[in-house]
Amino acid sequence: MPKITETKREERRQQILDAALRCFSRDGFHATTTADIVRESGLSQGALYLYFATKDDIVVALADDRHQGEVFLNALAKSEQDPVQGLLLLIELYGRGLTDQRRIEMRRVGIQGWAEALRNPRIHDSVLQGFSSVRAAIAELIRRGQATGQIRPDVEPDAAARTMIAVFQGLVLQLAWGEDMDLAACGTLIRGMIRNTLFTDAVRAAESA
Amino acid sequence: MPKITETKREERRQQILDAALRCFSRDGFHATTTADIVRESGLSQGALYLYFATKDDIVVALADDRHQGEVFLNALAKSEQDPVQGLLLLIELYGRGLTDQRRIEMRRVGIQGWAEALRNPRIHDSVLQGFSSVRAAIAELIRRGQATGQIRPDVEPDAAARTMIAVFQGLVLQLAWGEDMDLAACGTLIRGMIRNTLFTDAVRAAESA
Amino acid sequence: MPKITETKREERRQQILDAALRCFSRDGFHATTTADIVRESGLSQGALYLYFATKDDIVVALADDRHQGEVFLNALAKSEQDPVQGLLLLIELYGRGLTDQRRIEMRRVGIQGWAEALRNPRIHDSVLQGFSSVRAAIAELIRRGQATGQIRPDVEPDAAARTMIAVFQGLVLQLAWGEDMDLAACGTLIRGMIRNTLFTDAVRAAESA
Amino acid sequence: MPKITETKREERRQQILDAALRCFSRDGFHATTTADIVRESGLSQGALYLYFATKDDIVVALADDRHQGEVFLNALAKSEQDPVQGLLLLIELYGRGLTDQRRIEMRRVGIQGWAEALRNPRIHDSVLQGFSSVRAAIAELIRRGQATGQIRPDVEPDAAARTMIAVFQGLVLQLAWGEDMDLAACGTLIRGMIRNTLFTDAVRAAESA
DNA sequence: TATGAATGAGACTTCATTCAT
DNA sequence: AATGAATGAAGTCTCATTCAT
Repeated sequence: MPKITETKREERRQQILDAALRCFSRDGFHATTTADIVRESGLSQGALYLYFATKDDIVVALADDRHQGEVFLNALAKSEQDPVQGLLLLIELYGRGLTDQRRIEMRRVGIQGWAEALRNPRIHDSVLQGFSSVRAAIAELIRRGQATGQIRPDVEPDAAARTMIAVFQGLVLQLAWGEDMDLAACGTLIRGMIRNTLFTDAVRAAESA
Repeated sequence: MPKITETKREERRQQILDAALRCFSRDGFHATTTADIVRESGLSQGALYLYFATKDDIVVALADDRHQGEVFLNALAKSEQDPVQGLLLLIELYGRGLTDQRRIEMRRVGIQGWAEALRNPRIHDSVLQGFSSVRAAIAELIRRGQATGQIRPDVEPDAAARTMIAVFQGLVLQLAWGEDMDLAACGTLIRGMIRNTLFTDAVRAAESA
Repeated sequence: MPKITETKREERRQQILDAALRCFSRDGFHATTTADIVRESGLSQGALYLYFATKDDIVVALADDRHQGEVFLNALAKSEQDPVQGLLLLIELYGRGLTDQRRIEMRRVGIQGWAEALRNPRIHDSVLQGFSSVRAAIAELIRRGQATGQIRPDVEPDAAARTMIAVFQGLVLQLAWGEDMDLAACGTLIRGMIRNTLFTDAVRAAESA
Repeated sequence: MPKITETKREERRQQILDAALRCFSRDGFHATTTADIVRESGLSQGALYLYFATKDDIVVALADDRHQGEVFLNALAKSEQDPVQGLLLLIELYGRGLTDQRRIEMRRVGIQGWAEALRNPRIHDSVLQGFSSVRAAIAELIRRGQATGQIRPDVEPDAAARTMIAVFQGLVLQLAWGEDMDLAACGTLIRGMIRNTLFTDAVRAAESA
């Protein structure tokens, strides 16, 4: 029976992860020292190791945490009765996420995770798991749309899902670089691309109406 | 007055960069030690510092090197008389580059450069310079296409350019992660998106013919 | 006024010492952490410090504990009327102790104490006190034997005592190393050496009879 | 081709081992820090790791070094034509070694090696190898002595060798503890024991003559 | 120019001990 | 008395960079 409650424990853990997120966002995984995280979190050097066995575990925990949001969005989209509306909802939500100022740090760390995934197997697994769940959710929506005749049958669901995600990945990257871009115009363009390329003429006609 | 010829010097420099590329691709910038590069290059520890003042300079030099190819592609696309053909050529060339097995290491290092650009100003400048030149080249083609009436006037050239690049960035990333994907299907989809969304009906009709 | 009885307190203390003995035997003093002892004893980290002020005190307490057995053996030997029989009894008892499987851990820790005594004054005092008491007991027996004419007068009691103890120290060491040795043969040899070198011809003749 | 000669390299290595010996003798293996060794050796922290991969390697190297002398003594004893003279020579040499003031530190470290051998397999192997070679050399001398009729046939060579070594181990220990002992008396006693117990009457008679 | 040994600051992690509950 | 979370000093080892040869 732990002396501190599970809630308190989770709170401390989050405190460390928050501090780490800020540090990693600013300096990157490797240039961030455990001392930095300690300083940022207000805990002691030793306390860090009561919650995470190694610095690497903190990185992995952050990568794993990122899935939570994605899982939620996927579930939301899948719950839509109409697959086409589900797709548009997903685009809408991810697009809105792009501009959320509170997630700047998460996105910056996410990008570092992409790079880290190339050489750190644990990060690779974590990042790929998140990616795959989104890809599968989108592909599933597309398949359902094809079944209902709303989405063109010649569209390859998996390739389309990957391509859609790719656009967002690229935009996340460009935004993180501090590029001053017209996100609204990009959004319009992307929605146009999806409509023009995935949806059948009947759906497009109905939408215009 | 250097005792070795400029040619010889450039040769050594390249030898170091080649070794660094292999190391960085395998282990990342930070996990690669100068000793690793020395071992991989066959030079001596001291020799490294005759050609690069710091390890960071090697990273920057590699980032700068990456532009060479992009500059060439952009020039090629711009030299096309017909902007629509120029755009399609660019897509074709970049798409082909995706599958070039000889550039696996460069792409892996490139992704690390994306992340590094978030915190290292010199890398940021280098990466952004390359990115901006491509973006400008594409936007310019789009503007020319709008002038000739081949590309829809409501398309925002810069946003479109960014979005097109974003797709490729995302695909590069997914490929580097080792994903087994149907690149041909992605290519078809992307070309379809471009045609459906950027080109005017007249151009699309002419193409179909 | 302590809330727990003195008996209970002593019980806990012994519980810690037992755990420490197992840990020290396995890993040595220095590689054993207080956390190891806590884990092995089933107590809590804080409880340890209710019974011992420092880790060092545990080591010292274990060293002190070792004397108990020796004190008993010495007393037993001294109580013998016949010094020669006392000597032989001592050899017999110590020799039997060598093969006692229940004391493997004590012997291993004892050897570590020998080394620790070289640098830790408290251990030095503890170990030396135990050693000296045995040495004095043996020397005393020898002196008594010389007084009765059973032991050769040219034997130096203290040197003989040290030498006898030395043999056992060496054998303890070799045994602890896991050496597979013929202890019976060693015993025969040692008894032979004692007889041949310490005892007068009269005693030897009497024994043979 | 190393820049520094093999001689110079060996010199530095020895410089570190000498410093380590002093530190280990004074503070023990575990209480000695690499910083201590660095300070004592006059080298830099990094230099240490050019010659030894880990602190543990230094400990092992010191343990291994100890064999050199033993190998020499064994060879010397074996080269004796007369096994009995060989045995007495060995006792003489080891006994003299006991009082060599220059080897105080080596003996102190050696004792720590005994303890360390109980838990560190590399040290165990190193220490046991040294021990075994001496034991084998003595047992071989005894066997040769039995073949020539100089040593009693009922003596178990291996047990006798172990017992002889045991005496020296115990005396080394007692000396290291700082005990003020009459080594000459011990020597006389030991020689007496060997003569009285191992040698046949013929040999003893010849010696007395 | 070229070598590679040397440097030393600093990183991660452990652990004896304390203290609020 | 008892708990176990918290502390922070200290230890081992790495590595970018320098410098004598």
